[in-house]
Amino acid sequence: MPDDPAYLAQLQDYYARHRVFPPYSGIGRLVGLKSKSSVSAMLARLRLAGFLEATPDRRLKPGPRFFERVVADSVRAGFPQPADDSAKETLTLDEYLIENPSRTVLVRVKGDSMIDAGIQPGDIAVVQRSFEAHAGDVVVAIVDDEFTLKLLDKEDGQYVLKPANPAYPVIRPKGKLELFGVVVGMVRKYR
Amino acid sequence: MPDDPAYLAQLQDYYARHRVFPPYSGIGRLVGLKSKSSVSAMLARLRLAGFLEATPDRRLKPGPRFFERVVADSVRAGFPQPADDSAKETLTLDEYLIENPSRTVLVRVKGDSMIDAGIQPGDIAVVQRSFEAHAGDVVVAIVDDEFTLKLLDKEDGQYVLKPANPAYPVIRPKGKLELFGVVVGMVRKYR
DNA sequence: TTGACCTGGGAACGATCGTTCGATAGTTTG
DNA sequence: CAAACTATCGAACGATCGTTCCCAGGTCAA
Repeated sequence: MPDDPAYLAQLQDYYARHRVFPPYSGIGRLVGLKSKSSVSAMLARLRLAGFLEATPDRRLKPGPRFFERVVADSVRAGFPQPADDSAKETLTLDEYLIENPSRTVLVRVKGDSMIDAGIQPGDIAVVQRSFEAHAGDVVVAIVDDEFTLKLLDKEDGQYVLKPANPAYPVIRPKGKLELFGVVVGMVRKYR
Repeated sequence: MPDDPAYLAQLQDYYARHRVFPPYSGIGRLVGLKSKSSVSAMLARLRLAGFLEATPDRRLKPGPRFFERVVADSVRAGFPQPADDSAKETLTLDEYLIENPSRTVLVRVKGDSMIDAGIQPGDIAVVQRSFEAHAGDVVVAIVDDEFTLKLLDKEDGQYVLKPANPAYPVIRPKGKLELFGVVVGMVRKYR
């Protein structure tokens, strides 16, 4: 019985380390198959399942499902996906956060003016440009020639920029409010 | 005069599309070099510059500088890389956050016990299993058959789980502390 | 102008690749 | 129990790979 999930996991790890696939012989060594024909069969299976694809040059490349991750719910103590194929929610982080790649920019957060909104210095904000902003959105505005991350709100029909930190003042733009984009996601890396 | 930056940009584009490199002949077609020897020379230069490396199998792989990406800094008002859109989409968030795919699980956060650490309900924690935890890490522990997200700390040589919210009590495990994994990243989506 | 130097093209070569074809062992089906 | 199927192995094969060497054309300094 072939253990394709384990093979796939090995491949994913190797790819994460090197950003490239090894040759068939290397894959064999990696996953514990001694024959290239076994590797070939295994890869064909993964290809059918959508984990792998081929480039125009007929080279191996990661398929759409290659980067999927399992989302575990915090309520169940059942450990992650032993054989639980049924209610398995998967997603790739890219697709989850970035809907419009060409208009999406990452901005590293400076300062703690949004700390009460769970946005800390060093975090990376996923910013979508030319996106209609509404009151309640976190936005990247341009104030005094600098990017600034604030909560967009409305006071007396006038847009204002509110920090999420009592130590900072509310910004009431004099002229036109210049928006760079809307924050659609947030990413933080520990360690 | 060789136009290495342009060559590199082409390579990065191709890689962003396929997550894999073409063979030398394909690279030649891609960047406009008609001879594999020229390609070889060009790649050697890029290798020296740190954009490319070799795998243990002596295959081409992206080097540390290959994914260099202008993360817009909040200090400058100069808009991010207007002309050079090509090298922009190379770094994916998956690659940024997930180092070890087979041991990484996503866990959706429930409750506000970590709110002061900037972790809100609905956020998705990137959890790496079987990863040595130290005091100061945010960890996913198993308490009463449920996942729980807490800050790992040490009191009198004993590990304890501290919430980041004064409304919750510190958890001092009676027996052995059961850890599910260490939180290495955090993702949030707005709207 | 000459000659060293650099860059890209072309051809040849051995190494390595991925495919293919049986054979084998273990499991499932009838 | 026999037959069919599956997953693997091992060997052989042509295709393709990346390297290497040499040459053509251009540039720059002497």
